[in-house]
Amino acid sequence: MQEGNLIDKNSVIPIYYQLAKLIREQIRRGEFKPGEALPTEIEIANRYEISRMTVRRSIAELVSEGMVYALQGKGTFVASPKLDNVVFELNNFSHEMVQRGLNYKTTLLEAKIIRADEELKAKFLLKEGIHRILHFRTVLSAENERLSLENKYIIYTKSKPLLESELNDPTLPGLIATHSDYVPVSAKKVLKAAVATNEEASILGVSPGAPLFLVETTVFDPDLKPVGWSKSIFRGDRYKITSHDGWFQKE
Amino acid sequence: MQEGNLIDKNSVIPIYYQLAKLIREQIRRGEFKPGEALPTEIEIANRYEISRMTVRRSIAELVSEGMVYALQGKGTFVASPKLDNVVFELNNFSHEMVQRGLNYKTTLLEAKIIRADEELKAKFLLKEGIHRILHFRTVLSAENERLSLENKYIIYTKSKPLLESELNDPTLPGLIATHSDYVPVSAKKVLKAAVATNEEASILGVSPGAPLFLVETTVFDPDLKPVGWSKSIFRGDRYKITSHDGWFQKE
DNA sequence: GCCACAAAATTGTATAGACAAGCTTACCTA
DNA sequence: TAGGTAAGCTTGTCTATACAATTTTGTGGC
Repeated sequence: MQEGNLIDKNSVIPIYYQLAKLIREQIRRGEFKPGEALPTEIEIANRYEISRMTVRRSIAELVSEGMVYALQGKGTFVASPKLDNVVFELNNFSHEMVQRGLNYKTTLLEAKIIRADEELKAKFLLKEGIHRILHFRTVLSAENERLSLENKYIIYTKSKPLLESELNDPTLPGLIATHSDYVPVSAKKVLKAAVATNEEASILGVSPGAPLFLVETTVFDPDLKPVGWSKSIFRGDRYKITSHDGWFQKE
Repeated sequence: MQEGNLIDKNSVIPIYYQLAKLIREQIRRGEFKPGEALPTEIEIANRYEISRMTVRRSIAELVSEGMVYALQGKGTFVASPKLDNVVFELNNFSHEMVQRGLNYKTTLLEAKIIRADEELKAKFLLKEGIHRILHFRTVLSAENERLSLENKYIIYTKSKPLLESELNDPTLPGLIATHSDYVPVSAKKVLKAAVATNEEASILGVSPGAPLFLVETTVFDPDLKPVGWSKSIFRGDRYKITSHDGWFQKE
């Protein structure tokens, strides 16, 4: 009945944290839509019987996440999750998607067992002979826009059926843990600049020759044996990499 | 010698902002060194005769900037400058060239003073009016092969002649220190994928549409005012970025 | 000396209140 | 009617206080 129940004032979890999470979920569920104003700080404080300063702390979290913005004298508003002009951090894709309240999904294009060719044998340091490789091909998209194309390869040593979750969102370490006898513990990534081939362009919905990031990931087991490999491309107009050097004076 | 004078409680500038700036400068000057503890919140509050909550707000700013970190029950400590990461490697490629015993050189294409256009005014947060910008355009090459093209822009406030060393190998912080009244202390880099324009292709000796890395660097003074900016391109067939990481060790 | 426990120190969370700053609305006056 | 002003919302800043959570320090007993 009372929404106040959603905040547990006696929990070890701080109230401001609970409230931030609550509002985040409400925005994600569409209870507050982009451009709309949140209830005023005083309203929220009264509703949950907490102090205005605590409400402000929660909202400050959401502001720093870019989920809402506050205008003095007017109110606090839900930020627009439009994809236009948004460029994602390459490493925190899903994290950022959640923060921005965007819908994203992975689409499975292909999942099949193939025989290792010479290139794959070289990648996995396999001896001559027949080796089975599990190949996944997925597309990552957000708000109905395709953003990246991923090809994952792992050494297939366990004949287990594919899991439902793997069809939705396969991860390289997850696939290795499930379908091979190896244990993934570390990874090496190589990032290159590339341009879209005709096939890649048509899959991602960009022009042939458009800029791309190409990321090759190799996953190793504890003995540094390569047990998984992926080659993914990311739309250059949707991804960027940022870094911040120290504030200090070098000497 | 009252340090309290450094905070103007009647200024329109918020106290927490003044204090954050003050501590930032003290850290930069080395009055508080990495690993050392700041004075306790209560000490700072007493020293400047402000409330502890206001001190906490200032420190929260510095924490979010990654400059300090707080440990409950222990204190607040100056963080060590983080030497991230991939872009750093890319930028120090010339250094790597030396290590590999390769001949490399920078060639100055242009060095001139221009009037800030709208884009540069926006980058440097300049008000309307006339602002002089010093523009350097250089090419980095190794073994007679051109590898990257750099455009550097700084706010030109000192009319000093160019130094010999600057013509050979200008660096953004160096140019700022010599030709402006600002002190460069930190930098933010953004890396994108791009393709070569006709002009860029002819300068670098690649085909138009060839893959490139594009690196935009913004250099800040202690107040986080942008005082230098560069836009550089690197041949995609000559550069790559590698990293090791453990994304599956996270819980 | 060493351990156990208490006390102190320090950051973390939460509250209530006061006033400032910016925006909107309504009302009053010319 | 038009314009200006005042009132009143809403967010922004700041204070003073209280207590919790965590670490360090000190003390007493053995």
